[in-house]
Amino acid sequence: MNAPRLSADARREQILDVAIDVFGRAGYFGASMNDIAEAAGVTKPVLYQHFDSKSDLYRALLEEVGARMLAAIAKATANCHDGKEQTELGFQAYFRWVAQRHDEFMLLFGGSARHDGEFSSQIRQITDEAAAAIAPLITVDIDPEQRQTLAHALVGLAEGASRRLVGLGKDFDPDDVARTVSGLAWAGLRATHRVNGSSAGHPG
Amino acid sequence: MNAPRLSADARREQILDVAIDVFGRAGYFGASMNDIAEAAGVTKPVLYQHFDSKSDLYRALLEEVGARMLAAIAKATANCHDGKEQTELGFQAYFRWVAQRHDEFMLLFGGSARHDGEFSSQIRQITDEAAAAIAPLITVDIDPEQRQTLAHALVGLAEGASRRLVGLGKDFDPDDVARTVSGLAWAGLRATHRVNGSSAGHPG
DNA sequence: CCTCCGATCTACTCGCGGGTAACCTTCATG
DNA sequence: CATGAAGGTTACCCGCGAGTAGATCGGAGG
Repeated sequence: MNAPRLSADARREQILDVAIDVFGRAGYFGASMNDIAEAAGVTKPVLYQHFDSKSDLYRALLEEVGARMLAAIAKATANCHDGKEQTELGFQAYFRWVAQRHDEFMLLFGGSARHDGEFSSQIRQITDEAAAAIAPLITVDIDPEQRQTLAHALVGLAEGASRRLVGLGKDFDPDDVARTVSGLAWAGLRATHRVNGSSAGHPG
Repeated sequence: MNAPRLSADARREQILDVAIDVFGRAGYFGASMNDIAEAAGVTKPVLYQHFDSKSDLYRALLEEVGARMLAAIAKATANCHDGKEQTELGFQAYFRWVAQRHDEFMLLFGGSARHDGEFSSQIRQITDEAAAAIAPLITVDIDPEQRQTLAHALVGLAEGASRRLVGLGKDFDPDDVARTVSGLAWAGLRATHRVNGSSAGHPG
């Protein structure tokens, strides 16, 4: 009555979908394979036909979700003219993603993955990539290490705002939030340019 | 041979100390009570003489560590004259705490606690308090909800920077980092004042 | 209608880890 | 040197959840 016998590929996709939700809510350790199977309307062995292990499934999820988020940001900032626009559109794309995919946000940044060495490197890879997109907006006069740290700080900026908004439970206007947060971020980024005064010369 | 029979109070303190380290490294689920007992040089039942359960122990840790961090920041910013100084000294106290207590940082922000409803509210309480200290630095012209979100974003700013620094493994100069990050933060905070132009009137 | 194959389920194994009952050890004290 | 209380240990119970072996179902092709 529930699962009308899907093809292997379709079942795999469905499991991934459902697992994002379940893991997103309960975390890696809080959700059992049985929970996920039940939520998908099947039984455990079906999961193991598509994924070698619980951690394998989780890895796949992190990869897919991380790629989706980064792609959304990359696409939005693809043809930006200046740093300000890139900052605004980047944050906008990010908060839109959070707003419509609470579960995906929780999966990546809910924290379940952060510890386990196995997953933490995967999460780090994602945040590293996000930071790499931000780093060029910071003055070159600064020590590269500090620049990286600042870039990661700005990733945290978005994460901190999102955590609160998602935690509140109710929906929010991502564009509103993006305007406010990116306003703060861009002002901060420009301040890093004061040293060599390059902030005055932006085109557009 | 190792643990020369401590008094109950001393043992309790030692367990807390050791548990910060073990949980900080492995996370709540990654560390077993046996691990902690072994690290403390005792056996499991001793833990249960001092704490009702694993979660009880963890709760106690979060409380102690959270209070310690907030107290450090509060003390540093107790007699500040203006927002800029408060921002600088607050971040400085925070990054000093991170620099000398990697394990405590990992315990609070490593992510283990973030999911489990039981602990997540405790973590949230801590970040809420930190955000409450930041919120007054943001213009009153903004919607209170947005102000709260911005405050939490700035908490995330510090967290994001710390996560990278701690993740690198090597030591860092907290005052250096604090200068850079608080510079960005303060510039961002001032930008929120542009709306009503109140940024010009600061004393000092 | 048979049959074969892939999707699915029932019904297990098994180890890990939280938690505990009962016993041992050390030492201050009369 | 008895004694008892506080600190500690050994050796266990037990449930949960990851992972699996083997039976069952259901539809496409002969």
